[in-house]
Amino acid sequence: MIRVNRELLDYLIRLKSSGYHSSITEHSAGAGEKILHQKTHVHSTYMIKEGLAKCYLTLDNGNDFIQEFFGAGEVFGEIELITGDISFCTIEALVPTTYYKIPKAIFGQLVKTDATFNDLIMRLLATNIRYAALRHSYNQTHSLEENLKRLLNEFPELLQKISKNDIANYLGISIRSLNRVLKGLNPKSHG
Amino acid sequence: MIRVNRELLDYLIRLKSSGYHSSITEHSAGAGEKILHQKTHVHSTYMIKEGLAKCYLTLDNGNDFIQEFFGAGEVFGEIELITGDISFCTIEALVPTTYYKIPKAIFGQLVKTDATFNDLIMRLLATNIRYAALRHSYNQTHSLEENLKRLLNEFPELLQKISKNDIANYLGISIRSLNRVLKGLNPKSHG
DNA sequence: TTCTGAAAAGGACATTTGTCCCACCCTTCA
DNA sequence: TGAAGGGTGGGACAAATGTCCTTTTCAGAA
Repeated sequence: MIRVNRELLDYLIRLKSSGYHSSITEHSAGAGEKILHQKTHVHSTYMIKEGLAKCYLTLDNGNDFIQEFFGAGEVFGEIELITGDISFCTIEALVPTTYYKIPKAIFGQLVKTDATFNDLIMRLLATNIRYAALRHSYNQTHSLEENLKRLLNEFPELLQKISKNDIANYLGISIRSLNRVLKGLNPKSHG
Repeated sequence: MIRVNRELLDYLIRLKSSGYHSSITEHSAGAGEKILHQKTHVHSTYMIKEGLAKCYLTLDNGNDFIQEFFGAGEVFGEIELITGDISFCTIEALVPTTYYKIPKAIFGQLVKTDATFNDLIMRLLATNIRYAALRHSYNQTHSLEENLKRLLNEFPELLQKISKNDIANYLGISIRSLNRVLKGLNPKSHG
């Protein structure tokens, strides 16, 4: 759900302060601002320093499907630099967010010459595959009510931090269904 | 759906014939035989040489969800070797299948010392993330009929090669729904 | 204050999907 | 031969989910 990766963030900060001061740059985005656009060429890998962003795909039928919410240390753009394809998702800040930007050349150089960085990226990719597989499997084989319970259990602050619309798009359901199930979970709450 | 990776298969075959003859071993599995069991420790990475296998997760509620069907060149077990976790899915041959087995130590050594191998594995992981993200997004945001049409369009030989049960578990639906939609797509076929 | 738009909440109805059940056709095996 | 089991196909009904629409709330702009 809201994922973080302190280890990688710490490593990047160390890199930046030791030889990559000018090549790894820091930026910021306001709430609602898109950091990376779907179906565009990608020239850098990014890492969230502070804040919250959603990573989502817009499908051919106009629906959005949210892959993940990114917190501190989460990386995006790395897939595209590795495969050479255009971006397959959009990254949009949900709150004022700061992030690091690693140009393609620097990223490629680090992957090739820095064994620790190479290993961290490889673990990142492997971890993401496992996480996504488990999430999607669970979502496909359980009822909406079970999925929502699991989510609220894992992130009790969910409803405070993320809009109903985004939660619905994360679960791949309509807002109406989400409201229905939420009411079912907590039928007596009047406010 | 049924994925293949000729490039990686060719590279592995070249490795085996040039110094890794005894460390990269060849094995076979009969139809229905499990090559890798979910929730067990993994000591090797595997690659399909010839045949067809399903990669699926068994959830806490007993449902199976099929992640992918693996054809020649597809790799599994690499995620577990990289993250150190136990396996999160089961690999089961659907037809008589042959595969290569790369022990953990050899895999780790190749990743560290063989830049080409490292790059191939990194591309493999990145490609798989992208592929899975697109697939799951499409499935979540489209109707069953659209999902099935897309699948049949991409793999016309689907119904001949894979059982209804497996197709249903791949789409995350019941067999009943699958039959209903299949009939809707082709109402006049009597056989 | 008043207006406006976005987010939230939910009623009513249609559609989709699941569950349960039964039947048919195979192949295998006793 | 006949019983058993797996895969397949589909009827009937229940449950889940989507669509459409209306209302409410609330924050910000005028």
